[in-house]
Amino acid sequence: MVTLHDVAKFSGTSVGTVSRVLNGSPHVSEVARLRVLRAIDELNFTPNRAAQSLRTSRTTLAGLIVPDITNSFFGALARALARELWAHDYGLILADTAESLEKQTEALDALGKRGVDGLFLVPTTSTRDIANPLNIPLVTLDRTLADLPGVTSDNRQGTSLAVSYLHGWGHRRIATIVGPTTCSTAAERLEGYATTTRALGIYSRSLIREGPFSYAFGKQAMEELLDEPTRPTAVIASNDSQAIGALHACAGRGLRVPQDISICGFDGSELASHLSPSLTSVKQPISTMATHGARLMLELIETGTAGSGAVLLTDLTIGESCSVPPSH
Amino acid sequence: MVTLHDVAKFSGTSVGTVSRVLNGSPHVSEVARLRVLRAIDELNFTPNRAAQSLRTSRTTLAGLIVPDITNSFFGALARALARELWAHDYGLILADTAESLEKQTEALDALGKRGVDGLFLVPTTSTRDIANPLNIPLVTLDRTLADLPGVTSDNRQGTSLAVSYLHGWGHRRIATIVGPTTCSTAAERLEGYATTTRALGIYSRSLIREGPFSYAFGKQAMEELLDEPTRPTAVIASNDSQAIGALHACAGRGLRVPQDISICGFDGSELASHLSPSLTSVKQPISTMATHGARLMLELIETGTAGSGAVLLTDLTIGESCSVPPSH
DNA sequence: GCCGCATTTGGAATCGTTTCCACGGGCCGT
DNA sequence: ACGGCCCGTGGAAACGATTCCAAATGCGGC
Repeated sequence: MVTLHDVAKFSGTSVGTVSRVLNGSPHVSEVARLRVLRAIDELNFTPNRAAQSLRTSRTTLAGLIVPDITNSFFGALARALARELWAHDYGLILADTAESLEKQTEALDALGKRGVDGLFLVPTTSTRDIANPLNIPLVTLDRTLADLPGVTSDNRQGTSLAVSYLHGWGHRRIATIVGPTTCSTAAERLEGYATTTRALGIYSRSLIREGPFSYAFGKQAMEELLDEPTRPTAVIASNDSQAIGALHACAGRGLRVPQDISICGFDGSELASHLSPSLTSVKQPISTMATHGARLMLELIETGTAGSGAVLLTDLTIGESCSVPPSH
Repeated sequence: MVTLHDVAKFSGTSVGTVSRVLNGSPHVSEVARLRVLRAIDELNFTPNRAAQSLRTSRTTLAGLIVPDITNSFFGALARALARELWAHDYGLILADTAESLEKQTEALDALGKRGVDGLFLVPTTSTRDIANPLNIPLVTLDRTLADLPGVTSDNRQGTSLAVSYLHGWGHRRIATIVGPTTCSTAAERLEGYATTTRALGIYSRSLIREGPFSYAFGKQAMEELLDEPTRPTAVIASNDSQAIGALHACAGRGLRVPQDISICGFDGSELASHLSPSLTSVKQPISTMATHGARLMLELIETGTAGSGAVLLTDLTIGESCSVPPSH
């Protein structure tokens, strides 16, 4: 392994000077800088991270804890985040909790002990009993947690958008299938739904179903809704899995989408656009989320001061699954 | 930060002894071991990874390079691998190449420079022009690459299984939509298809379409196949995205699946089982792949000797998308 | 009772970087 | 012309672990 010392010897300078060049210190003459750079190139020198870490107590490593990396939404988030961090010479260590709070705690602890410089967390639930292991910069993504800095979508605005869109088609009985409200995103989506339907005078408690973010629950909830005395003409789900479940529940009852009932998803996954009918869905700005998150984190690491986080506006991806309500 | 020194002082021993306890050296008296353990516990000591790395030149960090982490297949692989490695106290750094060979090379280089102890690679193409950066243990997953040790599914057996299954239903014109054959998995799947159809005497060159592992190509290829003078009665795709594309191409032509045509996927993603009709698909043993891969890697790191890799048998997940061919 | 061997222990060197301190030399102002 | 400054540089200490070497201890055999 070629070290700073070798570079110093080769370039006829000292380790101090080489290090200064490496770190872009201004206190180095142009001629020395060039000789050092040449030597670095010649010897194909790469600084030893372990030694740097030991000296500076920074690892240029961040951790990402997600509840389910097989979900393409989190996959896309991880990809964007990793790319952003690479660009700043940070590595990203992945941990998947499978929606288990216990595993989340373990991951937090393990990553903390490993000495990552910062931790991105998509919390399983929004209850604030997590221990910030070693006072490491912590940034939440997608789902918020207490007063931690984080980047999230404007979930209220998202469902509001969906409600307005459906209302615009003429729907009046708009139901919602919502995720577990222990999770901030689900709670906010429900809130946006409630606020907007109330404002439009079409709110009804009986049109709300709360449960897991899963295909199975989407299906079950949809079946319940279809059993209501006056069935809804449109449904807004809290993610695309639920929406697909709902879609299939309708298919199972012989209902056509969107002729008989309209369905709107949440996430805007690529998958959803490949269904038939393709899903109309509230689309979250995943890569912006990653970019902002990374920026926030780097700021937090470098300066120690918390930027305030961000709430990103969502968009509606128009598919074929929403249309006018059936005439009655 | 509490160090070895502090522990030594607290326990009335020396750094040497503490280190020996930490590393399970046998040359430590029972009484000393207990005092040290007690001190470690009391002071809540955690060894500093950077210092360990510097001294031992091992980072207990591995890298994973995948072509597309938003694909739930690779998501599942990453999750299983991460879990397995955590259990052995290794962290996993994620890199996503978005199927770009250039990004793959960059990632290989960056992870090498970062000093990971080993590298898991799902290569974008199987052409062997990648440079193993610093002679780091390299294990391929899913897709093979030259003579590198790796773990893969038995893709020939997989398609063979699918062909036999469809043949058993009575199908004789069985087509295949295959991934890019620069990729080993696609090449092998094609091979298994060709071998088995030939053995059954139903091979026909005109029933093969090769292209990207994408929804779009699946759809396009299916449309081409449907335009053939004598259309196939069954199709085997090379992954689930292609299969869904094929499904939609059929739907677009008013063909019912499986009454008019049978479709079989490859991967066995959860998504596929949620379609209607649910997809019959060749299922790969993802977590076994991760377990074997991790085992291989750890062996390679500890002993330097390459285990031979493994080829894992696949299974068929029966869905609703395959049935008897239409009577003619 | 003493010598020697085996077992445990303490302490120092080492890994490769960053950073601080001290020194030498050129330049400016008086 | 001389004193003070500032800039560039070399060298050494420090980060916190592992590991080697030598010393100390205890034990059995003669």
